[in-house]
Amino acid sequence: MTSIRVLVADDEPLVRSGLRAILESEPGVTVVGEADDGAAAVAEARRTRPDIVLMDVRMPRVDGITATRLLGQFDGGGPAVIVVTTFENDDYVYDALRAGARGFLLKRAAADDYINAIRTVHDGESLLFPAAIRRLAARHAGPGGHQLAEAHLTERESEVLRLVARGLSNAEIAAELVVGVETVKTHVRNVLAKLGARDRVQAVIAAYESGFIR
Amino acid sequence: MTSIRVLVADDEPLVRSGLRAILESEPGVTVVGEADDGAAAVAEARRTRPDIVLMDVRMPRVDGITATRLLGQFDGGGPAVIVVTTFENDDYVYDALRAGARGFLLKRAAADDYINAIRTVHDGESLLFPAAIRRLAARHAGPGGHQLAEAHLTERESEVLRLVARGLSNAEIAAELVVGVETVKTHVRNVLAKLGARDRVQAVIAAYESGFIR
DNA sequence: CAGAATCTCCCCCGGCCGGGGGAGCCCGTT
DNA sequence: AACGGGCTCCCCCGGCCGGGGGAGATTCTG
Repeated sequence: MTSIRVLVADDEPLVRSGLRAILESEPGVTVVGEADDGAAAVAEARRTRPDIVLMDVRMPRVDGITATRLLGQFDGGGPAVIVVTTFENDDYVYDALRAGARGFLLKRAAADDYINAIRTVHDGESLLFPAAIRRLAARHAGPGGHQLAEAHLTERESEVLRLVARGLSNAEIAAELVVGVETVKTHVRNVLAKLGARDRVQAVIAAYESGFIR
Repeated sequence: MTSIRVLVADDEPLVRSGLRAILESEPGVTVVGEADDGAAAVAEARRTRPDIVLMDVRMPRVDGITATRLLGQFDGGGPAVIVVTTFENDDYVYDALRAGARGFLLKRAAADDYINAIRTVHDGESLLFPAAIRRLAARHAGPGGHQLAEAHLTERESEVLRLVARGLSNAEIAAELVVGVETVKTHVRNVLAKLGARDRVQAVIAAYESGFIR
């Protein structure tokens, strides 16, 4: 099998080398190029034909959003773009979605998160957005937007999430469903993973913002 | 100062004596009577003229909701009713509100909660509903219902709650507000107390259901 | 001036939570 | 029969959370 070709676009050299280090250490992933602004990213993409572009939002001259839109005009659709953003740069989210981004990553994400995101997007699935990000996206998109259904929770997991979103503890959920606490913990763990949530609070937020609740 | 006169209405003698024990141990609170169903509660209230009635929802013959409504027809408005319910009896909540209940308590509440609830209601303020209860009430009442404002959070506490409802950890909130983690913990602790929430999950739920968020 | 309220920070500590494993069972599909 | 997905339960463990105290500084107000 061939390696997943990744292009890294960020204006800070330190970030670029950091990402390169993370990605190169992973078998099956190759960094085929770097770019320090949006224009360079487009040029590099045209040259190196990556599968995926890790795109920083804030870059001098041509920003990441614009670059993402430009990449979408490639013949064949161009590479899949994963937008990398900080928690602060909230407003860009919806714009990035409209520009055709396939996923989001928080800059402070762990190395594994980057790897998983790249693999997920490369497999053709839509990336599970971090809960905090999805919240913002849903706000802008308005009702009828993204459903939590994308996360394809199982029936049991949905049931558990519903109870979590009612403020029940794991022990209480276990009593409610008449199963062991360990079982509940397993379900919760899976739900968190599927939603890209760090803890049950973020899961509840995602549930509300996506319309899963109500 | 005179003592707060309380009437206890519950069909289980064990619960009645338990409540009596809790309340009688508190100076300034006097249990002036007991009743084992709604009809008896109304009769006892007419006779003993309590300030407050602790009313169980489920009682034989005349239930607590009906009794609450009947008490509201007293001359002078009658006593303030605090409805005592379990987490399971969800559907009664809105009915109880409409019947004129002044507050809610979960049966599993701590002794202090009972005392505080009685004092709060007696002081004329509306009782802070437990988050889980308020959630249900808001659902039935629809938009434009109860505001979280009743909880009179301070400015800082509101700010903290907003960040909690964004899924941030205490450490992250501290960084965001440029204060110490211990400070954040204090604020969070106060918010939880004021909202009647057990943990930040329940606080977030209350924030959403009350319209504090969005 | 003396409270009251608010914001800030501190210590201690038990408990729930979340992550990482593993494993058996049932059932529908291949 | 073999496989995979879903549900169930188990162990270990570090870390954040929440509760209970206390305490100093500032500001506003009676």
